Amino acid sequence: VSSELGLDHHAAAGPDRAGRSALSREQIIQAAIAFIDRHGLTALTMRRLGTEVGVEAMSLYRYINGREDLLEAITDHIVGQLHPRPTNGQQPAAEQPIDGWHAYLQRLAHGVRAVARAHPHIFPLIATRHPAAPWLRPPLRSLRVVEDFLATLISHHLSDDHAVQAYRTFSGFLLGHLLLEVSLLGAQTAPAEEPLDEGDSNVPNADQQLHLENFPHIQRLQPRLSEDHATAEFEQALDDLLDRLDRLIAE
Amino acid sequence: VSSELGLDHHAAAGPDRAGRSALSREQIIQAAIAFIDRHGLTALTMRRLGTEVGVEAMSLYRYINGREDLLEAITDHIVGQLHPRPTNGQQPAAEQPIDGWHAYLQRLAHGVRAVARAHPHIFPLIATRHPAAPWLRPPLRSLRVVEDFLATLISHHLSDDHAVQAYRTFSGFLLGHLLLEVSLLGAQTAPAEEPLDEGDSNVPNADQQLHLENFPHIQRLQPRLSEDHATAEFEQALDDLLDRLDRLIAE
DNA sequence: ACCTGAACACCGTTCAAGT
DNA sequence: ACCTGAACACCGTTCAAGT
Repeated sequence: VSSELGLDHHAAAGPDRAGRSALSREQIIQAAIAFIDRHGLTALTMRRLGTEVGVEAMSLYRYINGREDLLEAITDHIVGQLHPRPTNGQQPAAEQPIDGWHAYLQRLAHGVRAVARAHPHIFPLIATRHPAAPWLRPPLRSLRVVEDFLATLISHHLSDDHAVQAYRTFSGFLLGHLLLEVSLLGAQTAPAEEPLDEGDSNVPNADQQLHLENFPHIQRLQPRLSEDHATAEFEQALDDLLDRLDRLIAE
Repeated sequence: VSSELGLDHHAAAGPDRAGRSALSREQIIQAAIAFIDRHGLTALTMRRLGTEVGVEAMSLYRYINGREDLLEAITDHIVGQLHPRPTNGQQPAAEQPIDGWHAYLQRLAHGVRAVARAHPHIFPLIATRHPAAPWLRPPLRSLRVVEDFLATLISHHLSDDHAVQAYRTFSGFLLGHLLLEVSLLGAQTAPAEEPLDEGDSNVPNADQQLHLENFPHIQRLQPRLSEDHATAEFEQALDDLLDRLDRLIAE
């Protein structure tokens, strides 16, 4: 009846009378991200995502070209949160060229790390080749960020070769370190993992004599080996990396 | 009838008259590894693995406690190929204590890297917490290797604290670097990935104006950005790491 | 225009049944 | 002792059909 009155029957967005807003690609992607953050990548299923947004799974295919496309969209969304330079709405463009590329790399590294820790289950997708530049090594899915990286270093008088080598070294360090850090964070939430059966099974679970008493050093140093110094190590490694880059472009 | 004659009706292993040897846990694990190396982790399915070894999927459950158990067995198998010190069957125990821990770490690093490159799809499982020592950070699944690492460094007069810190730094570097290197290698073989549809879809594939012409530096430097220097970078980073460790224990 | 039911070809896993 | 058929509860994805 409302269509007879000329009302916007085909409104693009906006809540229906049940209170939840109309389905949209954007909404689906955000729901998927929230779901992965809570339950891990493998738990994300088209059917579960459907019920999450209040719809049957098949309806998602109006907005998304299948699971692969969804993951790509999620990656782009996450990577879109990266801003190589601070949002220049805050201050006028005073330090726009940035005082030295050290500060730039420092800021970029911390930005990427923040994204990684916010979405540990999703981050591995960021170390994935971009469809428009699959040859990029190491693969950092944000071409925006890579372009800005190169432009910044070159604007600071680095040669093309040095800029490329700096990209290689920097992104290699960053992705490697964060991939490991994130795999630790992710292991907490993800699947059930170990069935932790203790030998009463009929299956010869390999003659695993590997209870801790066989590894005296590990056992003795357990307290120290279980400390988590992720942040300190990251800062330390980042500093070392910047030193290495200094030496690189000086030679 | 053969059982009446007292023949070994229940022979533990050995080919049946069809030519392929009788099923065993070991055989299943090796088939699984070969399959993963060829088709990737996600392609490994209980049913496919069954047909691979010439049996229905359900039969595998006589030997393996489900998919999770299988992956754990695979990891242990791969990790078992690591030998921190050279197999001392070659030479008599002449240089057994090894001439300095630099050489030891060098050898260990190359050994782990060789395993990683041989099984890029499986390697990520090695950066996973061990059931007997889930608190180990970073998580290197071979407690044998970790124990040997600590014992060696301590036998070379490093303090407990320095040994632990060396483990943290060394395994962090190693796992991080190889996780990234392996994700590059794995991306080749794995799933289909990108459906690479080019805009003719009815789904708004996000207004992605990200064809290469928008990233002039990337485009211009493409040849250099696509070079693969994995080995050279690994050696370089390893040398730098050893220097860092030297400075660490000197302070 | 948007959603769904039913269907298809797959999963992992269990269990009673075959030999 | 070892393997299998049938079954169950799940997957992703397609398509004709509903409103």
